[in-house]
Amino acid sequence: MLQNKLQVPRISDAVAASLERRILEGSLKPGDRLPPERELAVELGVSRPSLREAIQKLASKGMVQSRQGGGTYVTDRLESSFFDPWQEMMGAHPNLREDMLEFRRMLEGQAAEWAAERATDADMTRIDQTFLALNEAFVSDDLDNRSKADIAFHQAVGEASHNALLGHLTAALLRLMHDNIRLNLGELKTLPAAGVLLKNQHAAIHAAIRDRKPQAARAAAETHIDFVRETLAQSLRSAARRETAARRLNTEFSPSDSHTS
Amino acid sequence: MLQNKLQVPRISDAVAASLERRILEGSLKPGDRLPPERELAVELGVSRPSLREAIQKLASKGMVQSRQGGGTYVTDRLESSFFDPWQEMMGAHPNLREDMLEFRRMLEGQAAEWAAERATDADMTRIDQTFLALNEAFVSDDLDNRSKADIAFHQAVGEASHNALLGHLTAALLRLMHDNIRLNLGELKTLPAAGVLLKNQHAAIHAAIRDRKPQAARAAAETHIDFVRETLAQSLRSAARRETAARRLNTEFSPSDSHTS
DNA sequence: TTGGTAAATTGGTCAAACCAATATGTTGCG
DNA sequence: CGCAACATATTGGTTTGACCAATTTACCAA
Repeated sequence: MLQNKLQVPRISDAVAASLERRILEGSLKPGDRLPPERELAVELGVSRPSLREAIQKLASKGMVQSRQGGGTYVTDRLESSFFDPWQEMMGAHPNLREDMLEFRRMLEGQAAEWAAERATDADMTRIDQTFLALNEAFVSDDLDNRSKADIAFHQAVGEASHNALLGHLTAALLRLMHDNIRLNLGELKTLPAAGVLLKNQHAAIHAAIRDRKPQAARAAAETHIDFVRETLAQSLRSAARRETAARRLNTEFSPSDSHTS
Repeated sequence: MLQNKLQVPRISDAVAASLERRILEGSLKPGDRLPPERELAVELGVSRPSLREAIQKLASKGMVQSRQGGGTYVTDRLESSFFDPWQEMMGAHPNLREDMLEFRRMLEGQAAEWAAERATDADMTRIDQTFLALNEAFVSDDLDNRSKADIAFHQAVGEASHNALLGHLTAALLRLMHDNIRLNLGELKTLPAAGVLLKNQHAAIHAAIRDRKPQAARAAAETHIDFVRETLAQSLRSAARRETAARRLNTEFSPSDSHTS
């Protein structure tokens, strides 16, 4: 009924592909400036709006960046996050973060509950191992390792729930969130005392699963997420405060905005 | 020297973000058709070229798809990216179906609970509409319409939960399952009496949400899934029986087909 | 040399028009 | 009455031309 017919090729797509090819071939290197739109349009034999649509496509992929009056520059596409669709969503719509944490609360609570009910000996061993590794990683300051260990632990729990979707989704969401946090917030160093609390929470989850106490496991997992959620919110608030403070400092040179709070 | 300066906001970016938000919020659902560019441009108060640039951005992200003369339609890269791989899995490993139903039990239970708590008047209206449509569709024998109405109802509930992930996932899973069922099982005609039961279950969910009874809504949703799960299992068992019987008949003609390479 | 201002450059936006593919309604034939 | 063929309207695709705003560049004066 709908998009069954084959698509008519769009000029903007062809142009975008052409430019993309030039970038990938290396004839347009990162940092290079594209010819002015008017010139480039003539050179490519298309109208300026068509060229602009193509440029917007590339810009949305993060391959180029335009500045009014300045020009259009090729960016280093390795720096931009060209990952999951959700990844960009999270960046663009921070309110999704709250949705995701709420969702994770349900997900990990259920995973812990089922894991406590269903984990085999092999699952248990794996959970033990990842739990120990997590504790080790927490004493170091290597945030990358901490992330990996964290993901591994939760994934082990998720897989011990013996539900394929639950396992994959917990892992995927956790990975997504870690990437996103590291990306948007830089680090979580703002919470120095949180480490020991997190450790205790993980220990509670681990213990409840090992002792085959489903409800306790669910409660522990939910408490864990609640804590992460609250901590993250605080951290984001303080980051926002720092940013406004910095902005205030910058504008201090032009003394018109008095009445600071 | 280059992109340090802060960017001037582009209209096309704002428009793209606006449309993207509508899609994520669910007011523009996958398969929906956008208003014509000329209308939409007026509605948003921008020129058509600007709107087009925004649409191209979304198109390059795979969120919309345009056909000359046909219109612009919302795709859903989020759902497909999460579950395209799952589609094949389901075919290859039927035991995943059980996992999925178990997962859906949790998902839809939570969705119903939150919907009962959080649904706005608009959500309620939509749930009412889809519920009525579902009842109408059930009297007919058009299985495709029944599927669509079923999906629409559950999706309305999922979106009324006001959690983007939950909304998209319920819809995606339901769609996945319906495709899969229709694919693997042909039809569900094996359950003639199930119709009225399903109808009652949907009515229970609908009533609980309308009456703002979260726990009742969750229970009703879980009961619904339990019934579907049980019915489906029965239906599969009988199908398997038919198949073995048929196989037995077939092999009767050529006895001893064993070990040939 | 330094500083600022004017001009040129360049991306951003808009308007109007036309083309081409699609969708829709209508007519006429069987 | 049903259906196919055609005519019309709708809708995305493209172009032209113009103007605005931010940036860069050139130039001139102190």
